[in-house]
Amino acid sequence: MKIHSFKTNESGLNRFFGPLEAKIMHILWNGPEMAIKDVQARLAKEQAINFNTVMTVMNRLVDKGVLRKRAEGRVSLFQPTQSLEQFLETQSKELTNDLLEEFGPLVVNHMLDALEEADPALIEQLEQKIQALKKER
Amino acid sequence: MKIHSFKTNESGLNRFFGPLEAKIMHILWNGPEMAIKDVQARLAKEQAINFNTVMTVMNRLVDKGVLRKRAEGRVSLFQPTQSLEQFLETQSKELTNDLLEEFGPLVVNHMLDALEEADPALIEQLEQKIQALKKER
DNA sequence: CACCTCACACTACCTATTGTAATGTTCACA
DNA sequence: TGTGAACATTACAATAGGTAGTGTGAGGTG
Repeated sequence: MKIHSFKTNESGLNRFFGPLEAKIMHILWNGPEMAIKDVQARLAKEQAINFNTVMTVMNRLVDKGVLRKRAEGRVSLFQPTQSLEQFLETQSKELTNDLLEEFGPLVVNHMLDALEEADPALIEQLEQKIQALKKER
Repeated sequence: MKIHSFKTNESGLNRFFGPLEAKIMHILWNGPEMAIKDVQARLAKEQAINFNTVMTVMNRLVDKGVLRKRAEGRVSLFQPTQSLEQFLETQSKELTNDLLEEFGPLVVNHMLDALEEADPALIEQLEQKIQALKKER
């Protein structure tokens, strides 16, 4: 199993995960290796939640390859397989490739349109990269 | 209802639609306004398919806003609300905005990395746009 | 006028994904 | 040796999408 959909009507981690999954990933990315009950405790601060619910979802995240499970005596400790940075890097790269593959030149224009209104610094950065690219040839 | 997910493990229209939905949209985008039985006839060339199945899915596409339904006497005629070009334009724009919103500078680099290996013409195009942008300022 | 057919509506079931949680099992330790 | 904590197993609800049976209504034809 893997992540195979990017939700356009959500934001942040919810674009890649269900709401509970996203909360769990958020916790694991902002803390050390944890046992289920630790995660449950964090979640319970906002809203009471059943231990088994957390366990089921965490095991599904293991199946998806985004969490790693390690037995430490009786308890299982969980940890993301990638850092948040790596994860976003991977996802944005995949999405970007998919987009270019699917839409080619179209996205380049959108990209610039968006940049135009957004961030002058990004445009500068873009130009630098282009110059660098041209020199290589 | 609307389209709210982009599938990374599919390609073409299947990135936005289910497999049957995608086939139906493909048919409607490559032909004139059609009745259900017309669409069914096209689909049946490859694989027998129930009339009601086609009807249900087409009505769901109307609910999603991608098809328009028009009564012509007893029969309903269906037609995409947008041309394929418009649809792809809309979708790629939304995705591009989402991506920039979510990942900012990260995607700019991916974009260039991808372009580097892919298409020199796109880079040229990009540079033109940047030059145009700079002059405006 | 009666009836039959066809297009459509309504409803339901199946699979997959995600959230939820009860029940069952195992094993360390008190 | 019995209890509890942690895990496994199982299952149910909701939503999306594919599939299809049954119901309804309106028109044409005998």
